[in-house]
Amino acid sequence: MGLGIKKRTIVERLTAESSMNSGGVVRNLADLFNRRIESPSIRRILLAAVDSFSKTGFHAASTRDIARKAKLSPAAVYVHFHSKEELLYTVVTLMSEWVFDQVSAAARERGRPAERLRRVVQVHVASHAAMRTAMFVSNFEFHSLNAAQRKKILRYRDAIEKLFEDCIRAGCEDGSFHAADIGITKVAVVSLCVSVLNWFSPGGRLSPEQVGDYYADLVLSMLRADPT
Amino acid sequence: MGLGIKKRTIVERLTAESSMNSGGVVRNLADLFNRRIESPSIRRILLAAVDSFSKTGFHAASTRDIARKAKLSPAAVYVHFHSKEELLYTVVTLMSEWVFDQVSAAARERGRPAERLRRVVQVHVASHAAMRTAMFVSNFEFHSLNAAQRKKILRYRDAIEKLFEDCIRAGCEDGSFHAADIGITKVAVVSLCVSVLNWFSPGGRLSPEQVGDYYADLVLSMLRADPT
DNA sequence: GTCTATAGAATGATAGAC
DNA sequence: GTCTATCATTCTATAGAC
Repeated sequence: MGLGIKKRTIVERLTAESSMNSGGVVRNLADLFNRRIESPSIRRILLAAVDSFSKTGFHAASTRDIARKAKLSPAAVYVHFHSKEELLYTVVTLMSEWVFDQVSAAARERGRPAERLRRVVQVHVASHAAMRTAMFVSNFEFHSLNAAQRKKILRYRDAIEKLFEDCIRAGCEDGSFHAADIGITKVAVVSLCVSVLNWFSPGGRLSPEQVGDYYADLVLSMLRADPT
Repeated sequence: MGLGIKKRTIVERLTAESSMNSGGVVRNLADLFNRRIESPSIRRILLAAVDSFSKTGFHAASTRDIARKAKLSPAAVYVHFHSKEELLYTVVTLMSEWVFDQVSAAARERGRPAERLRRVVQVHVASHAAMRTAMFVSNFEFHSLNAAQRKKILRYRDAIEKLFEDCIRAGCEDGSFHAADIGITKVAVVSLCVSVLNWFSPGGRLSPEQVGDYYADLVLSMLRADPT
């Protein structure tokens, strides 16, 4: 026993969303981490990591800084995480799973293609805007993960793209949408939604939900959807 | 003489585009650098910097690596640049100026709002796709610049946004476009164009110009432009 | 699980010869 | 302008006490 047994990663010990103090929508990042991570120290480390990574980028962020923000010594971080890279991987996994769950739930509800695509775009954009800082890290520090980690995260991204594609394809087939090239249109729509990260500000004129609604209008126009 | 005189930066010694071996469109990154930088060593350093910054990000890229790619010793880099940061600033300045010139020329040509916006979107997207690697650095390592540098680069970005806004506003005023909120629509359109950096591949099915055309169609649909 | 102390490696930048 | 050699700093990660 013990020989060759590596310490398990945090990602492997994440709590299933439903089993904790859930009931209702996730209100913010701290709330999301509360639901999925039991240890308060680990939660503090992850919140500090999101803050540092978002402000300076992964490579410029130091584990000393993260430890200080989490009110721990630099060494304490390594009791919970094997490496700085695993810190990033944990953040990106948590956020990718969460966004996938949100969009997936929106896509499951029935309706005409225009109604379904509207919900998918609205939820995707609103999720990115509401969790702007952490989603920023999840998207723009993705390339700092190693190949195996990127591969796992790409499964979530691909699944989300597939949900968009299914809606777009259904609309093109029943004649309610018009797109010359579904593949390019799909990546354009998804990247448009993600690009809300580049300008959204929590103190701004519009709430995440309002921005989501506006983007849904833009996307339906883009597909020249029949007026409903 | 000499007291308090700081070495001039490369950006301050850039050659005006027209005065060198120009005549015709810029073909690629090496061509662009040839037109604006006289010293072959500095050109090699900048090409190496673009390569390193794009592969690992600014902070993870080492000056040793950049020097090696440029076939120089680590110390030689500092004969031409004060710091690693100035290397990045030079790259971002060159690319921001170039894109502004491209879009600006497209916006100067006369025409109805739909024709002008089509050209602006087409050129903006095609420029980003054609110079993907360097534009990637220019956009996604922008936050590693210092405050003064960011401020200077923002002048180009703001000017480009203004060109988009003018086209959109003109179309809304003559009734050929429909947008509920010009401000949000503008940032959505510009960030859609930039987001081509996230998926475009030089070896792919479509050329930069073809992607530009497709995006122009998408944007005009988005604005529910009258069929021309 | 948390701490203090530090090992070990890499980095940005400089000094000074040619 | 380019080189070799190196300084001074910073960083990730670990050792070992409690």
